[in-house]
Amino acid sequence: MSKTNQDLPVPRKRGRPPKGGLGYENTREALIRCGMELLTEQGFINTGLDQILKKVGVPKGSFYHYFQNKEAFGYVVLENYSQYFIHKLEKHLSNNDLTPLARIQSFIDDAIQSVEHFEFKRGCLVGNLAQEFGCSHDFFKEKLEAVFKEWKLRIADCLELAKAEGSLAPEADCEKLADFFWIGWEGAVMHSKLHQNKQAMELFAEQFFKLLPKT
Amino acid sequence: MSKTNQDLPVPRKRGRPPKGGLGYENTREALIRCGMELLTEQGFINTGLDQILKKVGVPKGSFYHYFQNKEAFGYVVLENYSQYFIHKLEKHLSNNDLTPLARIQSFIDDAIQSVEHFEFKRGCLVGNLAQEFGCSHDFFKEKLEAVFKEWKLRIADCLELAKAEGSLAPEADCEKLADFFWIGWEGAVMHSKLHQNKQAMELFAEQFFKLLPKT
DNA sequence: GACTTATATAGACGATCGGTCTATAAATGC
DNA sequence: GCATTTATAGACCGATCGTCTATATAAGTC
Repeated sequence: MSKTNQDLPVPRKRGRPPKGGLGYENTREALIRCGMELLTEQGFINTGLDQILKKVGVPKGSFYHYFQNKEAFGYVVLENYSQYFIHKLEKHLSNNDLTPLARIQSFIDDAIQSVEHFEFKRGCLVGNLAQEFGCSHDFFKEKLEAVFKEWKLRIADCLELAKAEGSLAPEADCEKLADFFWIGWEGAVMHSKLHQNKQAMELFAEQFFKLLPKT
Repeated sequence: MSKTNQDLPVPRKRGRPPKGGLGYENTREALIRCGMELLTEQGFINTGLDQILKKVGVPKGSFYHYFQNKEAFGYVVLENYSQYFIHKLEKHLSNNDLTPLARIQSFIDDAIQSVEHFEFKRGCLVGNLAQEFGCSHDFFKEKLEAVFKEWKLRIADCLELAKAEGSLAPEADCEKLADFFWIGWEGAVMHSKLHQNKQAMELFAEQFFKLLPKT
């Protein structure tokens, strides 16, 4: 994700795009990227299609060429966000230059820096959607649960590594701790967004590491 | 808050209410109570006035007699929720039959039972509004921050008691721990609502107590 | 007890906005 | 050249918020 969207300069032509051109993916991905921005900032319901379309410079009719409806769009954005996030997570958690626990800290630092960079306007898309749809919406519910499961797995694995390596006590329940991590993390992101500072995220991270049973 | 709303039986009469009657508070409070229900379940934006009015059996014209607009209504609902919640909190945290730490556990048990009773459909109104308005809305932002501050204070005081009493180590930073508590708690409520079970809330509570530096 | 004022309900109405649908334009392919 | 594919263009419909006027009932006034 780049700093700001430089999507406007694209003067879309009306008909079928020329062969070599990547017209389709171009527009579609611009919509998804913009969706990630706005949904992360404002949530799903609160973000109108018009706002997205205006920002990307795409007329309404185009939108429904690329997506079935707003819901389907949201699902794709969520999927993309999830992919992006897992990629980020794995980048840190598989960094062999660091000890397993330091890798988690490295991810946290990155996340804090990112949130800071966006002036605490962006929260977590998964958290947003979870709160907006929560139970009520089975379609999203299952996907959201699956995403959290993926995230949890990654942290749990990393904690297992720490255990094997000896920096985490053998009696530690890595699954539980990983669950705990994401539960608290979501709360921390929400608080940071509300208070417009990184204090909550830092505080949670600090306490989380304090909680880990060391050898 | 009662289990279900028994608001419908009230057959509102049209004109000025009789002197002794509490017509005003009656309708107004029914609206607020219903607002607490629905905003806690669905969030602010997602809940239409019409839905509230239909459920309480009040026509639109009445609503704008009691409240300036939807936003002002939301603010009043938030204020009421906050009051209700602080009352609940204080009930537990000032229970002299229990040790300070047991009082916090007592509050947690109550909250879990409550969420369970509502079949995990209700989240935390403050969390909902924080995520919906977050930064973007100064009016709510300040109120939400104030509410969290109040909640934090109560827990911090209780932890101080525990420290004085000797069940909490003297080096414990009660403010930090109280902050941490609410950060994680919000995340736990969100997760419980998403997964439709109390696991997240229980897990967070368990780990929180494990984290406290004991003597 | 008639007239005015205060309190509240009743619901039609308009402006706005989100989401859907049909029409149009441009390039391709046979 | 004509059908097909791919994308844009924007009209349209319905829902929602908030306002407005009308109505009903009680209270106050003399």
